[in-house]
Amino acid sequence: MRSFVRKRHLNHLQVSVTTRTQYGSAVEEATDYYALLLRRCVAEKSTTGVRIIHHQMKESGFPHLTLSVKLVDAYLKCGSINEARDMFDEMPRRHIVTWNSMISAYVREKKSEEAVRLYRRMIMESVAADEFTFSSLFKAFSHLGILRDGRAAHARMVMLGLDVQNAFVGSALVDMYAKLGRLHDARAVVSRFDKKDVVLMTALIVGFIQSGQDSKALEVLGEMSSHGIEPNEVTFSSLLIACRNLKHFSQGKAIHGAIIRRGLDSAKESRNSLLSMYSKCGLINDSVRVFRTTVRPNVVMWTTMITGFVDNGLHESALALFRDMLRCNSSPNAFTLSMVLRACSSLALSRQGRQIHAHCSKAGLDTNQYVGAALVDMYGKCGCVGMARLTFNALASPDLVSMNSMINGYAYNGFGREAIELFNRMRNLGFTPNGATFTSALSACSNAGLLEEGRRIFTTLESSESGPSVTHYACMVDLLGRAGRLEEAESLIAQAKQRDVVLWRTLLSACKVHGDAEGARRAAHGVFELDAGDGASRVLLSNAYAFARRWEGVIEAKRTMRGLGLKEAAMSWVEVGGEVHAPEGT
DNA sequence: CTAGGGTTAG
Repeated sequence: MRSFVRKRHLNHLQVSVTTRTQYGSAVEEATDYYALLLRRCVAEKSTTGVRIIHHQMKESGFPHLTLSVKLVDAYLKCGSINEARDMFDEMPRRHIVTWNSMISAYVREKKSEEAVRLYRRMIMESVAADEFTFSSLFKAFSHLGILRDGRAAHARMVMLGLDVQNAFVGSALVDMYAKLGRLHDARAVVSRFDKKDVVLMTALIVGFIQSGQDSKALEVLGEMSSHGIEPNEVTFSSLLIACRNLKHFSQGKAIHGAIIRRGLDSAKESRNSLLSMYSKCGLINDSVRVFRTTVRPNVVMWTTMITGFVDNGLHESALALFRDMLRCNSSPNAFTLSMVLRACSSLALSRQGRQIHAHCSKAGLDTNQYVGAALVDMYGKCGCVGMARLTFNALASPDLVSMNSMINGYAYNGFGREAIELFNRMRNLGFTPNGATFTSALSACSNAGLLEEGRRIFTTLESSESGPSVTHYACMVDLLGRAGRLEEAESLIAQAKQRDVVLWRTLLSACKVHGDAEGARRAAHGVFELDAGDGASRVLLSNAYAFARRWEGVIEAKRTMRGLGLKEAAMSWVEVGGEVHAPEGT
């Protein structure tokens, strides 16, 4: 075994170190030996090896500071952050590098609070932080979303007289300010920088994208060329994301060209951005072309392509590609599975959905928050409420989206009471319903005829932060309409701030159901006023007049149609009280 | 011996 070989080496080494130190010489040489072995442990990711060296160093009474630094680093590189920390805490004296190693490791491991805690301890123990410390620290504040402390750290760094032109510090600062939404400060850092480089500028681009200012991100490209800074594959990849968000495919194609010209098109990440850009712009064939020319697609690339098919309504292709992916022995991740499940939802394919559920369980991802929600949604849309419930109950800590999926699953399948029950329980658990939640809850009331419950929910919605959207008004009009509260529904439409034909159409069908001819005529007018150019809305109007048996109105409507050259519409048959009549003048 | 920007999802 490898570890046996290593142990023998170490025993041999121990002898040599103790004898040599006995003579009071060659300490440095011993350090070099240890360092050599540590490098080997790191290469093999052997925490055990590091532990043995750590132990022997202590046994041999050989507490060398440089070696301690290397040991902590070796623990970290083997992924044993806790053991590194134990050693860190035991050390009587600590080199600044060790502080920095620990802090950066915590940031890497997304344990930024601990990184900040160590920074505070540095201040308390009067240890002078350096540029390395701050470049990690800014990232920590950006993760934690604490602007105040990030700013304070920035000030402190300047106060300590550290190099503000350090490239690493600069990009970390830009990144921090940008990710905390302070694009103005990020800009200021960039403009104060004497030797701007590609990373600094890319950080700014990414910052703009993440705060939703995609066109500003694209403008940075011009700024770069005026400073003579060459974009690289990371820059291009980010710019493509901006193009995708803006659905600016001509710009995206131009960037694709630039990537090819510079020979940067083999980078997986820029290919993924490229693929995603084309898909989101509806250019699925271009996506497929990029995908097909990729030698060994990684999971992300498979997933992006599958997502592209789903986004473009090609659900069967998405499922077929998923099968290809499995055939190529590529393991789907949570992103892949939630996307494939969405394809099943759209196609209402419960058999395939169940098979994919098995994949999720096999990968241990069936309780992942994205996958879990997608599973609940899939079962709901496939009409398997029982399975939806089982999957939902299996989630350790259901989040808002999975609850929405469950509520929607109930509503969709006519379990109004259960939907409302979950809606109420969710609020008691302290969740704030979002727009989707209200839509599901209101449609549940509508399907189950729960008028009063729906009214209560709508009142809650009105006092919520975002307020009711058109969809919510439509649900409510539907609910009131089905309950025969036609006048109330009509006044609700008047009350809605947004004008939308959907509202009038919903009212119109309710009026027809309840035989309210005058109401139907007014609703048809509502549609007509918002959609006057549309021949179909004129037909609707003439039908509504016919329904109300106001023939002069029908004739008037038909005449206007003819006048507008809408021959087909004018000649269309008229629906009167469910019966169809020949058009005027035939 | 420690530090910077990027890919897919509800």
